[in-house]
Amino acid sequence: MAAARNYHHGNLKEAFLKAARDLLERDGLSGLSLRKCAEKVGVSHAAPKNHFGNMAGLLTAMVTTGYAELAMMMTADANTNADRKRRRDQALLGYVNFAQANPALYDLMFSRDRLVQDDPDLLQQIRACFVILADCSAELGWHHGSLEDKAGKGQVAMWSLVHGYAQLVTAGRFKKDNMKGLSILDILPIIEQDDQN
Amino acid sequence: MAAARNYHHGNLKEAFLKAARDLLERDGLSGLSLRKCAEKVGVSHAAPKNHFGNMAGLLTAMVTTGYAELAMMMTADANTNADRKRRRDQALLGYVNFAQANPALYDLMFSRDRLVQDDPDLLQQIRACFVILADCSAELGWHHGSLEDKAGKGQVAMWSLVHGYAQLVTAGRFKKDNMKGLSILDILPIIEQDDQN
DNA sequence: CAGGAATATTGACACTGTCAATATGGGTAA
DNA sequence: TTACCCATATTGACAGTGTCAATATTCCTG
Repeated sequence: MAAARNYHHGNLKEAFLKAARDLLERDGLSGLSLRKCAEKVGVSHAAPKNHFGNMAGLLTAMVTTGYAELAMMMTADANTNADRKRRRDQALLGYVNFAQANPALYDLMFSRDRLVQDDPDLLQQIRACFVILADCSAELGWHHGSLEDKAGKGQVAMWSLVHGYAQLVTAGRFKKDNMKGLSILDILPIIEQDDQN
Repeated sequence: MAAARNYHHGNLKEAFLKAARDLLERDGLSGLSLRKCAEKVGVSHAAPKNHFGNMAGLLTAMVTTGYAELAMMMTADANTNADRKRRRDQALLGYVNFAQANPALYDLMFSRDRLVQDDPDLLQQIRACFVILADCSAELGWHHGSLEDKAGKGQVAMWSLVHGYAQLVTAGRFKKDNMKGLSILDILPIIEQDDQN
């Protein structure tokens, strides 16, 4: 029973997720196929059907784990005794680091194509990430508006800035000399107005 | 010669681009295929090869026209006698309007997959768009740093914010009550510090 | 009017996701 | 232990895909 590993692989689902992720980052989304994953894992071409249903199911599962990892990257040192501002900076750095370490997966995580958009697990992980980001924006100050209005603007600004920065960096859009060395923490003070209100 | 339109369609290249764009927005990138385009236009399945080479060529051509349209959306009222600040606001509104009107194409425009990234025409159109955006950021002020440093930060912040906002809006990520009514112009003042320097 | 160049078609090939039918083996109840 | 159910994996088939070589048609220029 130890050598005969033909049937009942054991943890085939996780093996598929790992193989798919390797192929995704190596060959891009267009170079990823169920059959290549199956061959890489060493099973037949229809094996993924039992675990993911179809290609959209596999991609959705990958993206869901991606959001979970993104949340972990943002909260890696949440338990340290650093002050709130420093923890917020570390969260944003973790966000960008995740995107740079997994550029193809990060792109897929914000695609409206090929994913099961209403998957409950996916929606939960997305919400968890955005709650963390909302906390990051909680200390920003602005000139006008009610508290709720300010919170909304802050969250929209924070998510837009960090997502846009992460995607443009991984896409290689910041290549000019006066840009390519700027980290998200260099940009963040621009939307932070600590001398107001 | 008027009725016999079998060979030498005349403007098959543009007909392909239009058909491909319709299919892209209707069925998503995964629902777009060369053969569907050919059928829609009414030619054989290998006809695209003469005009685009392969699928990447077609997608690159589509994206290139997308950047050209994006630039037009941003400079639609560049010749009006409105002041600079108002023209800048209109440019940013045009940017977001383009993304919302062409969400699938907009996503593709920022993909590192399936495109000919070093296509000269594509690079030129991208540069033209980012020059316009750099102009938009030219009036922003910041606390510290040299002029060049400030310009770099401003451009990175401006591109990140508007791109992130556009993509998150089209992806439907801003759905909470205190967010979904916020336009890019509501968010922009956050990175604009007109009381400094 | 001849012939080359541009453009379009046809047929083929390997590869893809998906599905139905079948095979295997683990776990459980008798 | 034994019999059986069910989760899991395989096989084979099918339509659809991009791509290419070979061929056909038409335009245009000399």
